[in-house]
Amino acid sequence: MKIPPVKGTRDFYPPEMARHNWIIDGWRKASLRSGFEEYDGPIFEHLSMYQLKSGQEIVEQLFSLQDRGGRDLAIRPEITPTLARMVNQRINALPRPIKWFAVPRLCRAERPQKGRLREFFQWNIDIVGEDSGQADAEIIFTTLDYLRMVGLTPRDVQAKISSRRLLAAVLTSIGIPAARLEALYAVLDKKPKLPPETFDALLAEQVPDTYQAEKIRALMALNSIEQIAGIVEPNEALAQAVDELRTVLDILNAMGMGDYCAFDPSIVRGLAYYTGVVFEVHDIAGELRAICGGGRYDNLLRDFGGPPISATGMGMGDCVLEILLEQRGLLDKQVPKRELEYFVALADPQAIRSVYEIAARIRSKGRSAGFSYRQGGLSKQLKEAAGQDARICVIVGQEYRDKRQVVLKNMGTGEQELVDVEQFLSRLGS
RNA sequence: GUGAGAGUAGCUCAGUUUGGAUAGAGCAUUGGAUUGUGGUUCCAAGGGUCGAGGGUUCGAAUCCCUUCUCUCACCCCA
Repeated sequence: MKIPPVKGTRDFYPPEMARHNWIIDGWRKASLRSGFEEYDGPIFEHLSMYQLKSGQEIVEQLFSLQDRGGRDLAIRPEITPTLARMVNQRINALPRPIKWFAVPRLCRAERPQKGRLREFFQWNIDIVGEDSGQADAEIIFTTLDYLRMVGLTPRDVQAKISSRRLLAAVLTSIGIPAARLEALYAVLDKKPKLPPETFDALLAEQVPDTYQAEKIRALMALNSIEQIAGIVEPNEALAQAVDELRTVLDILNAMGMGDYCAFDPSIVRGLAYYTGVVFEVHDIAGELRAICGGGRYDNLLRDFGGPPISATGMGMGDCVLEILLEQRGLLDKQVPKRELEYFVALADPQAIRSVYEIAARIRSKGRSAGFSYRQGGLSKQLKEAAGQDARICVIVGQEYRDKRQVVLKNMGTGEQELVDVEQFLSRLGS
């Protein structure tokens, strides 16, 4: 009986594993060079941890299980609650700011489609305990630093940045009641995906007042925060929100990321826990779903039973990223090829023991070495070596028995040299 | 949960319109040409429940019904 793979999962055969590892290595490098430390938690948690701050729909998209003690558990669909739990547990002992990153494997029982699977990896970076826009700018910088490092340019991707505080301040000042903001956010969030008439119709449902609706349309059309003054009267809350966002954009400019960044008021982000700066990175063509998203969530630690400490972060899944990198031809030329440094070939059937010995001694020097498990001519062995992408073949033949010499054949150039085996091995270093 | 499309070799596909004999090709794999020199080339081999079940028929990959799976889009997107 054949057992199929589970829906929405991937098998990583060696070529896919090489790509995957290259992506994750890049995430780690970008994190570490911006001063983030790696952490991780368990792959399952108490179900109640995800019920705490999430809606019913989201709980239905969890893979949940009961352990033998009857405890309700769930495979993690995100790592931010785990981060909140871990930070809260040691909040008084951790030096701040807390800059942590993780590359968790996550599961969500959603319907799979392009760029979205049921099991995936997600790069997370978070800064806890820093209120200023410097932290938001660091998160966005680190994200863009990675994307730039793998070869994506401002012609490929753009960080669209906005602020929930700013949105709230504008909407409140034109007379939208605070209780209606949440529902309105959902409409604004959809704007880029909808034709203008459809958006207008949805907006009219939420905001029947044509004056207010007109103001909102004007707000959504802005592409610079300076233009906000032209839409609404200044006030304290608005000035603060504008100032915070301007700080973030200024820092990103100073760090050389200005070309990647744009103010975009249609960025709202789905879930309720965002409180301040929010951002998403999209492919310029807009063909794919968001590459990553993040923002400030100042209430989350408190909501998980900790003190009121601010936080800001970002999550980037591997699925959309890999599709984009493949599209741009950035994978094949950058993912390291499989490579075997030495292949020990046998040209003297009586010397098979020397092949084992030499291969083992090369390995003991920290270099990779292989040899053929089959009996066959030298021609066969070289073919096998080529198949394994060996760089150099060490040919053990008659000269070895006579004078302890082997032939080193460079498989790239075809050049050969006859060398003393002890000299060759000592050249390899410790 | 809703809608559309697709299932034939490990992969990419032809064959289905108009039913016909042992279901094909390229790539990949394995062996040989080649017992001290690889990549190229040439020859050969292995590999199939034509997604599954039922029906029509002398005869079904092909027509009909049911079902499963996958993909894409919608909903949602932490």
